[in-house]
Amino acid sequence: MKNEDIKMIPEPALRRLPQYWHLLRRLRDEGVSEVSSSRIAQEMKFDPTQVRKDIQYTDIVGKPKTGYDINQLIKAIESFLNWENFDDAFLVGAGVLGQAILSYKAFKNYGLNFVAAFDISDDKIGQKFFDIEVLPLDKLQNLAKRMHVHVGVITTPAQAAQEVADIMISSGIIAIWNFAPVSLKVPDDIVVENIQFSQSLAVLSRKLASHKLHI
Amino acid sequence: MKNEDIKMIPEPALRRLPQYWHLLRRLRDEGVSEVSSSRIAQEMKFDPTQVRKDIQYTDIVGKPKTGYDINQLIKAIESFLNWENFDDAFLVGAGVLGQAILSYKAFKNYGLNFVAAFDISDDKIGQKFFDIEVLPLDKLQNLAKRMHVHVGVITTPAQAAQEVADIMISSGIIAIWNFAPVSLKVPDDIVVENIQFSQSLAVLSRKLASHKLHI
DNA sequence: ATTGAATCGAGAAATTTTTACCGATAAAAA
DNA sequence: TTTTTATCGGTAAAAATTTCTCGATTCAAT
Repeated sequence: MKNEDIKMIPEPALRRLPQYWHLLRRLRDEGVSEVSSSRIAQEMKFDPTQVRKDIQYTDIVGKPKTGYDINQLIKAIESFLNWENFDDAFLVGAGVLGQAILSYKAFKNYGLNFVAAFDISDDKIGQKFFDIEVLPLDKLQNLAKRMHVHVGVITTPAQAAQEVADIMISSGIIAIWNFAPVSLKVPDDIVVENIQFSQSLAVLSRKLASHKLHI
Repeated sequence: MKNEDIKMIPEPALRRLPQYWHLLRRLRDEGVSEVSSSRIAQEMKFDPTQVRKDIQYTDIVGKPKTGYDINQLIKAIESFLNWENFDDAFLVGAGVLGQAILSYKAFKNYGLNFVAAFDISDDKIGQKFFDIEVLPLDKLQNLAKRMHVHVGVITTPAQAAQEVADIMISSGIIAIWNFAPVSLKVPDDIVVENIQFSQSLAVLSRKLASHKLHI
């Protein structure tokens, strides 16, 4: 049961699309109305052909000599990433990181709509962070089912993450965005995306170590 | 002036190493003392050969039948990632995200040591978050030079990021970890690593959209 | 001591991703 | 109107990354 219906895209290309999107929004704010792959490539230090290829996944067509209509392109990326359709989401782990996520208004742009947060600590329960109320974790299951929430974000410490994932899955959540540094064990039909600071930091560390040798 | 001295590693492999590291630490805590590539692969749903290849970059050797000594392997990864040598770092942007970063004790494991935070807002300046004092941004330049800080973390809003980067660079900072959704313009000899939530979220969105078609 | 099972590590093959090339085309300039 | 310039998009080549194959090695069981 592979994905035959949805256009496949290499993950590296997929990760570049949001970067284009941010750039395009900025350019649009600056009054730009058409943009070429070369322009984008130059701004981001990418290869122009690569930019064109990435853009082609969104099914938009450009014009020779001028490039792409910037509004069209922004919309095409949003549509490709499914950022037009909102997903309600629960967040578990209302610590500082969880609060940072809840505070980040831009998720609205990305089609993610937080409807509640959960925690096990009495310090947190009952508080409101950025208009989102923190509820006791044991309320998650009922609420997820009642509200048909299918997306969960885990911002707990590592030790708690697997248990939280299990609860989420048993509550009907099918997509998990995991900030905890663990590789969650989930059934095949559950979607997980990990975002771990240590991965990115490893890249920085190595670049820096390599750089230091060449001063 | 390419990197001939330092062993090159594909970035995807580099990003997997911290994941192994987290798993290994957990296994060690559970009493495991030797671990095979197949075991690691199984836990993380990777390919065993891939795990072996990744591990080979750290120059550690395993034994047939049993695999790798877990302590040796953990140390080898830390050493490869240069997580043994501490880098002092400044953080700019003491908002909720910045605070979340400052609160994250695990960075000590990753060789990152925050020594000060900076902001332009009077609300923030003078406060202390998790033992790190928030100073006015215009103090950054002098302090960076005086303290020989070479790593900067940007957790400001997007609009401020480029300006902050410029200040950092003029202050002698050579490595920037950028959480703002902009592609910074920096000289060739400055190291930048971007970590953007929207990239990871794009992957989740697409997986989810694709998943929904196959229920 | 011999056999069997599991794994490493080296090299080769397959796959994926990036980059190069080039004809066609739209806009601007002559 | 004709020429020049810049860019798209399709195809092909190159490079990077993952996966496969297999002999050699270690440990455990017989």
